Formats: sequence, C-alpha cells, structure tokens
Amino acid sequence: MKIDDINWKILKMLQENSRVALKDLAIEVGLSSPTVAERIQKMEDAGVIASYHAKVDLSKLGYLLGVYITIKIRFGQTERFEEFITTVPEISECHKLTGRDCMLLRGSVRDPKHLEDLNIRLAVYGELTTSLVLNSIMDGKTYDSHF
Amino acid sequence: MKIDDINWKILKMLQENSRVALKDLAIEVGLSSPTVAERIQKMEDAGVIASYHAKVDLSKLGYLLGVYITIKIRFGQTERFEEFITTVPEISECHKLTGRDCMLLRGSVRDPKHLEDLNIRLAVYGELTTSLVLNSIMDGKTYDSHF
DNA sequence: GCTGAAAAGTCCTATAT
DNA sequence: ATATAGGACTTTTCAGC
Repeated sequence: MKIDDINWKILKMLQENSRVALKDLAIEVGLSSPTVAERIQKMEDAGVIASYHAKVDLSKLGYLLGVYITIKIRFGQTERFEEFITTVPEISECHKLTGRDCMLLRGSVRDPKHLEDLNIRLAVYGELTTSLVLNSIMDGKTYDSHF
Repeated sequence: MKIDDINWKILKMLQENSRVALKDLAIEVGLSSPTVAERIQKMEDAGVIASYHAKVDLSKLGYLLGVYITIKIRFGQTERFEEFITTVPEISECHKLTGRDCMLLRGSVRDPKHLEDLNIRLAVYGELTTSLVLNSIMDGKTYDSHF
C-alpha cells in the first residue's frame, strides 16, 4: 500500500483526533470530501488504519499507579497463563518477548495494596519483577512519515 | 466523576470504535442523541475520555519487528535523553520506571539491520537491553467497568 | 437530567470531467 | 483518479417537562 504525502497528512490528523469530520480533513489536505473518504476507506481495507479508539484516562478513575511487570512463566504454564491474563482487568497489555521466557505486562492499580493483590494473583504463574511508572515521557506517538 | 452503567456502555463503544455515530450510541443505550452527546461532553471535560485515536498498523507499512528496550541512563544524561528520545521516529513509548535508573522504550523497526542502527543511536545515552516482541497477547484493552 | 422537534451541518451517491 | 451538487442522514440547539 502506497502512502503519499496526502495520506500521511490524513493519517496524522486521524491519529491526533479520530473523530475529526471528513469535511475538515478535506479542507486541510485540499481535496473534496468524497476523495478523502475513498482514501481513508482504502487505508482501512489495507489494514494500515487498524482501528479507532477512545483513550480512557485511568488515573481520572482512581487507578493512579501504572505498572510494568515481567514474568518468567513456570515450565508448562504458558498456555494457561495466556488464557488467564486476558481475564485480569488490571492488565491492559501482554507481550511475549525474546529472552528468559519473559512476558511483559502493563497494568494499572489504585494503590500499593491493590498492586500487592495483583502480584499475588499473577505469582501463581511464575516469577515477577514489578516496576512502577514514574513518568511517561511518551505514550502513543503520532506517525507522520516513513522512517 | 461518576461513571454509571450507561456511561460505561458509552465508554466501551467509544473504545471499540471511536468513530461510532452518536445516533447508534443513543439507540444502544436507550437514550436520545442529545443526552448521549451531553454525557460524552462531560466525560471529555472531566478528562476521563482523554483523546480519540486512529491506530496505525506499522507492520502493514513494513515495520515488522516490535521491540522493547530498557536503557540504564548514564549519570547526568537523563535530561538530554528525554529531549532526544521524542525525536526518534522508531520509538513510540518511553516510560521512566522505578529500579536501576531504567527507561522502558517501545519501538518498531523494519529488520535486524534497522534495529542495530537504532541501538547504536540509543547506546550513546546508556546501557541497552533489547527484546523482540514475539507475540502481543493483548494490546490496548477495552475497559467496561470498575475493577 | 431527559425529550422531541427544528435548524444547522455533514456525508453519501450519482453524475461529470 | 477527482470534483460538484442534491438528497439523505446526523448532530446540535433549544424550549419544555
């Protein structure tokens, strides 16, 4: 799929505000609305635009601590763990990484007590290393060209 | 801010598809469009809804390798690093974590050669540990209630 | 805080270049 | 592959409950 300058401009705007009106996109890129709609459709069909999401700020709902947890899964527990982890509400991401049988988890909890509770539930499946997020310098960047 | 069952339903739908029409939200939750619009506005104002994003699938653009990199920043380089890292196109997230002066980076590259190139650019600022993403079991979950 | 109707605005489809 | 224009639909505004 070819992404020209105009498509990058459209992608940039949709990444920054996915609820932007077609009309405003059209004005910005200097094309008509139907043309922009068609370009978006093609990028959706090609999977370049994967989805449109509202981002919920969990800290505003009382989940003040962000955490990353690595877990070295106990031998033979991988399948059971992968099924289990999708049911844990505190965990928003789970990536299987190279190196030392590691899973990387991202989660949010209310307070240290809540974190301890989460750790206990996870520790069944392997050895944990827990780190608090002190500050997110960047989270969810807008891509606006090839690199 | 109070999130009742109806607001959770709205939040769920907007997380799953942020371009959903107000009309469809209204039908789904059994309220009129103006009421739904008002509820959304209040959640935006309270910051519970932080933003609306289109998610770009970088693998469809040729960036096939996902990576997580931890970097133990060299003494005194933190400020310079934080400024620098926002200018690196391959890196989409940067979190400062507790423990061993660690920054956690998430990135995407075309191939191993591209990864080596990225590592060389980052290694100026500290010691790296690089892991490839083998599989993302979960990435960007939909929250639909308190936990 | 919610509704319903009317006004304003946006989007879609067809037609044309 | 893009533009224009009309009709259809959606969103917003506002009076009333």
